[in-house]
Amino acid sequence: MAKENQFVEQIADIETDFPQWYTDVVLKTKLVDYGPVKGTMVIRPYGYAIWENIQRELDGRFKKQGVQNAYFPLLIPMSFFTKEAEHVEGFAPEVAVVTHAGGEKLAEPLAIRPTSETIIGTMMAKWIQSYRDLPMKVNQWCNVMRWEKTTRPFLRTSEFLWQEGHTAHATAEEAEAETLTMLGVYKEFVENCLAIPVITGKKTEKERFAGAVATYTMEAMMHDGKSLQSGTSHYMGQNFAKAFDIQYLGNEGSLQHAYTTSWGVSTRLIGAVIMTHGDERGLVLPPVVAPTQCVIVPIAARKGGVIEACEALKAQLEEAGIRVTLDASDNSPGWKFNEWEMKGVPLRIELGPRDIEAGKMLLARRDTLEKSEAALENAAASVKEMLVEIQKNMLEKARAHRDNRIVYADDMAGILAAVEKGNFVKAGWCGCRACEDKVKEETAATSRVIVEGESKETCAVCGKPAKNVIIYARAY
RNA sequence: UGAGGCGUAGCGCAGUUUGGUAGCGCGCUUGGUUAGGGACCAAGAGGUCGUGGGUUCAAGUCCCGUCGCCUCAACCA
Repeated sequence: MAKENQFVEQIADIETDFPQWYTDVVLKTKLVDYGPVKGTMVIRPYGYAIWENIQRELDGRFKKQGVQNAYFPLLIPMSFFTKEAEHVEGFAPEVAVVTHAGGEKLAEPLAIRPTSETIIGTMMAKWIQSYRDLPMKVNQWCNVMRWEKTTRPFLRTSEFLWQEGHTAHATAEEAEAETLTMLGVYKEFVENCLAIPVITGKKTEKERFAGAVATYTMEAMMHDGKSLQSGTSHYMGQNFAKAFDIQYLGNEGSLQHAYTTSWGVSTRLIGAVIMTHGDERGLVLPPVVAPTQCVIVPIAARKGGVIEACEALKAQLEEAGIRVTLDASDNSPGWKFNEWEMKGVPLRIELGPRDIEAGKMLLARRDTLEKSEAALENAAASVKEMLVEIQKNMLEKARAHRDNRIVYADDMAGILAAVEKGNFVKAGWCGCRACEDKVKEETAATSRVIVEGESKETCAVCGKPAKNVIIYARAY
C-alpha cells in the first residue's frame, strides 16, 4: 500500500513541480549516482550507454564533414586564457584551478579546462603553416569542468562530458558557412535521432559565447515549456587566430590570420531526452539511441518451451541488428513491465505459452502504451517497422507540443502572461541590450534565439521600431 | 552571501515536544509456492542516530560548537 502512496505522490509532483519529477525519474531509473564533488555525477552503465549511442551517431556525421577526432590536455596554463580578453573574462568565475602538484606549489597555476579553444588554438598555430593546411577540422570527446553555483543532473553539472569541434579556415565566408553547416548537422541529428524538435538561430550579443563574433544555438522546449540550450556553434572571426597566432601563408604569398569556429554538444542532451519525452512512468527513449530497443518478457517462464522460444526470438532480432534484451530474471512479469517502462525501452514483447501456440507475440509500445499482436514469423521485420514508427511518432508528438506553446506578444504584459504559462514568446525587438535586460528582470525569461524570416513593426518592450523577432522563454 | 529546512539500516522515513536498552515501509539473503501489469508465506542479515564537546545515574532526544546536503533568493556561454 505504501508503494501506491508513493506513486500517487509522484504523480502529484508532476503537476506541481516538474523539476522534482525530473529528479525522481533520473534517480529512480538509476541513470546516475551523485559524485563526491558538488554538481558532479556518476553515470551508471545504462545512462552511459545512451551517451555512447549519441557519440556513435554524431561521429558518423562529423566524419562525413571531414572532421577528425583528436585529444588535448585536461590542464591548461592560466596564461593561455588571458590571451583573449573576452574569453578570460567570460570564463574566469567558473574555472577550477590546480595550484599544487608533486607536493609543491606550481610556478604557474593550471586551469582545468572549461572548454579547449585556448589549448587547441595554441596547437593549431603550430600545425598550420600554409593555405594548403586549411581547412583544419578537429573534434575531441572529453570532460570539461565549470564551477557552477546551482546544478541539476545532466542539465547543469560541474563536470560534464561533451564533444567540442574546432575548425580553422582561410576565409571568413568559409568559416561562417562551417558554423552554419555544423549547426545544421546538430539539428538533423537531434530531430532524427533524439526526436527533439529544435529552433536554430543566432544568439543576441548578450548571450554570445565569450570571445565569439557570432553564436548560433539550438533551443529545445522541455515538457514544462522551459527552454534548453541543446547545442551551440560559434563563429570566432579572427579573434582567437590573432590571440594565438594562427597564421597561414596564402597562395599569393602573404601571411594572414585564419578564421576559426567551434561547436559542441554535451551530456545535457541526455537531460533533453528525459525532459522532452519522459512521462509519469519514467523515461521514454527514442529507438535510435535507446541502449535496449526491445525487451522480451517471458510469461510463465518455467513452462516448457517458453524460454527456448524467447531465446530463439532474441537471436532472430539480434541477427537483424536490433538491440534486444531478454529478461529471464525470476521477477514477476508485472514487475518487469514496470521496470523496463521506467527505463524507457521503446518496445516490449510479451511471449507466453498461449502466444507460442498461436505463433504470435504481443507488442507493447512505450510511447503510446498501446498493445498489438504480430506473427512470430518475420518478427524482426515487424519489430523494425514498429521502432521506426515509434521514432517518428515521438518527434511528431514533441513538435505538436512545442508548436502549441509558441505564441506572439506585443507588449511586456503579453510576454509576462505567456511566459508564466510556460510558452515560448515571439516578440519584436529593437536590438538593444536594455530591453533584453528588462524582460529578464520582469519575467525571468531570457532571449533564447533570434528568429529567422519573421518581422515585427515594434519592439515589445520599448515600442521603438523592431530590428528582429526574438524568442523569449524561461530556461534551464 | 541572505532566508528557511534536513542529516537515524542500501533507499524513503518515524521516534526529539515530555531523556529510560533502535523502529517502520521498500530493498537485500535463504527456502518454498507463484507467474498475461510492481505476487505470497516463512526464516534471516543489516544502524558507533553526520561529527566534536558538555549536562545527566542514563542522550537519537537537552545545551554549545562544527561539517555536509536541499529549497528559495542571488549568481550562472
